Amino acid sequence: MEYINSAKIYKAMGDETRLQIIDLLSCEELCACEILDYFLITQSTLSYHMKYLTDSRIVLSKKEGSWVKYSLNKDLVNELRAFTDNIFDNNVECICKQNKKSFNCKS
Amino acid sequence: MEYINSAKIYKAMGDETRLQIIDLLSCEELCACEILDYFLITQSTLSYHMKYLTDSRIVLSKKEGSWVKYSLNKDLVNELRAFTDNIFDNNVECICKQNKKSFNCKS
DNA sequence: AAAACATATTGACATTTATCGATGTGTTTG
DNA sequence: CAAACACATCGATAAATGTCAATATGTTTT
Repeated sequence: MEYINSAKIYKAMGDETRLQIIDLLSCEELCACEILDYFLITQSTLSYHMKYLTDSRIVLSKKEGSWVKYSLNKDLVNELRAFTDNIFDNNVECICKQNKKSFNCKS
Repeated sequence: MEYINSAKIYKAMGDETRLQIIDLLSCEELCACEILDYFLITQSTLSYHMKYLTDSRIVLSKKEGSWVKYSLNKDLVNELRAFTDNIFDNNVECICKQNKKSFNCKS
């Protein structure tokens, strides 16, 4: 996993509502209207959050008739866990072992 | 840890530059000017990011003479790890076991 | 076919974010 | 003390975010 991908996932997790949605989906696959039952937000706001989550790929969606079933992307969760461990622990792959001034190079 | 606190930390981690700063700090305590050496951003932008990180408490700072030494808050990292495991895994504490319409209650 | 349901999209809006240059504040060094 | 250094803050700005009401689209039910 790259910094850019994981940053996108963390960003998706950086909102209380979306974090709670992930928590719900870790237990079972749910459709949007079931998720909506847990929150005091409008349907359009939920739709916005679900798109944000699926764009980051941490949540998967599949259409079933009139419903859209959302589920947690367990494979990506495991990749993220591994990446997070690397970030938080002192390890040989850390960017501090690379050359300086090498990040965010716009040229 | 509460949803609100962890969401704040994830939000802080939801930016590529800040994620790389965390990676650097997982190896060693650094002052701002040392961190700056790794990036092509201005000093004021770095200062903004360091404030964002310390506000979330994932990074700690202490003044040493003219320098400010930044370090990773390892205790909070461990709390976050535990919280993240709870979020991602099906567990009895999940909010799906609670009453519906109980989140984001504005009243 | 019409009504009801599930979800997405659009337009609007206030707020937050990321970024910079310029400036301010405190510390160290010549 | 004056200059240099380390860092924070301010003002400005463009872009992204989170939210809603209204509307559109597709599916199911009657």
